[in-house]
Amino acid sequence: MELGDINERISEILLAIADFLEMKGENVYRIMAFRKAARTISGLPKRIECKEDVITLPGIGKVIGDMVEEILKSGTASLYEELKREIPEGVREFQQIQGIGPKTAFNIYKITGASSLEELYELVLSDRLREFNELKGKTLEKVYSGIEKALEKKRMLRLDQGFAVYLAVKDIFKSNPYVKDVVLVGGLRRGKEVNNDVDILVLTEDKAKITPLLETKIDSYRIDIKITTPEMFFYDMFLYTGSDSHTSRVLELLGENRNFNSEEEIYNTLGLQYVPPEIREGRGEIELAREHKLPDLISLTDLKGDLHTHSLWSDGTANILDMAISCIKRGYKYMAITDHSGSLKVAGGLTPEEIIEQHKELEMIKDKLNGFTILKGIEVDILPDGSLDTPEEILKELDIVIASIHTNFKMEEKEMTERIIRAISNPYVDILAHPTGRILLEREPYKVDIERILKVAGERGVIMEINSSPERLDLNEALIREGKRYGVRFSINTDAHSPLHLDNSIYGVITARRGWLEAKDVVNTYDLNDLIEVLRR
DNA sequence: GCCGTTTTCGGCCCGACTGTTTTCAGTCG
Repeated sequence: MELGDINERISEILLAIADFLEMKGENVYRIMAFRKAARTISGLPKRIECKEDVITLPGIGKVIGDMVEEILKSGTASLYEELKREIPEGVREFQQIQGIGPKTAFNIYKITGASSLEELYELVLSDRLREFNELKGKTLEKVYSGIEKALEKKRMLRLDQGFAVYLAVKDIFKSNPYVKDVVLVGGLRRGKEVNNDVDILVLTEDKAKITPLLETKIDSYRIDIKITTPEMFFYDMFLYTGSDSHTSRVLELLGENRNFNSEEEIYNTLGLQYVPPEIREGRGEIELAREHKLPDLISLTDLKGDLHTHSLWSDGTANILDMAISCIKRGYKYMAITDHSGSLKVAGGLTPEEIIEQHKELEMIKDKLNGFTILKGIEVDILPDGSLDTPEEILKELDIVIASIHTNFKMEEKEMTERIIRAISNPYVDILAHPTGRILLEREPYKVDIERILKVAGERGVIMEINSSPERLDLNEALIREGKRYGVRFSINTDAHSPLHLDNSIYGVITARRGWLEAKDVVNTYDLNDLIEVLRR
């Protein structure tokens, strides 16, 4: 079984077409058009049912509109099928190897005939890859040094992928009458940012009857199904959820009893406060639970707004009003629209003139919002010397300024640290976004003395972002805890580029919980007036 | 492939870095 609804299926086909066309050296703007359409479709808040649902969207015209219709009818697109006959799907995965792009990926296929990462890995393991004379030098080195990481990336699950797999498995199991319950356990239940498998606990009174289900496959991810009985259910839930160091400490205290009516009861029996899954890591939580002094962890419903969002003005896929409507539907009271600034040309960054134009649009839609507030913001780029790429006379007109790094990642630590400190010392900067720049399973954080940044942020009252994109989760849990010690305040933002991305806030909340944060530590749990108070320090 | 306040063609999205580079192609962000 494969994951994903029809929107994702359409989006995936368009992305594949773009990749194939790129390998073949097609017109770059045609390729970009497919990618843009794919992004727009994957970010739509509602399921596509007909061509008319997409044809009015920006960046989708007749050709892609017809293609969507074809996919809705037949499940695939003829152009996609045609390209797949020429280039096997698996060749796209070669690009997961660091430094291998579309041209080299296609070339490797043409030279070796390998049509998947696994086949290519076979050639590496047996060292036969060196026998192809056309492959040499750095390209060969990159394949040898990068392929294992690429394979690992394919197996590992980010939070979004893990939850999607869990829900798919749950659906399958729940349709069996002998299955009484299906719950998530393991690292994923604790909210770990990446996991090598999905641990699922299945409750049944008749194990034999569900044996065929144990063969369930979702893509090529590892699924670990554990079976339990009604008597052992809560004990097993507890047993399979916590980290070893957490669980073993509780077990020492617990004795022989295995029959509980809830996880809470397990902790309470021992005189401990209930420990939420996200902090069952053996980092001092048991001691605090004994004193009943665990933090009152933030929850999703505490959020009152999103302070980092994009629109069509830069590289978002929806207009401001649609983003706002999605926020209102979530029950938010406010959002900040923070499109990219001018120097970030790839993302269509806004010039000062465009920023002023954007504010006119905000004025115009104000009346349609029923008291919902859109803060005038920007995600301003931090230049290599730590200055900001937008003039201060513009910044001072804004309600909120987010600063972040998108270029020149490869600086030395000292330089990078100075760069960021200069940026957050600018009196107009409210928030530092995705403070370490990492992309999970893709890109390491840039070299930076993050402790120093956190310290300065704590002193100066600069808010640190917890970027909720499941690909970033930046800051991570460890740095959140560190920041809290320095008195830092946080903001859980989605960095949404589409309405659907607003749902990613759950991953930020989970990460904040793992960092022991309470609602008061997070500024976008505040009422609007209190938030503005914090911003205008 | 998409788009349109120079509207059915011609422009769109750019700069830094690297290496089978020496005037360019490929990759990355």
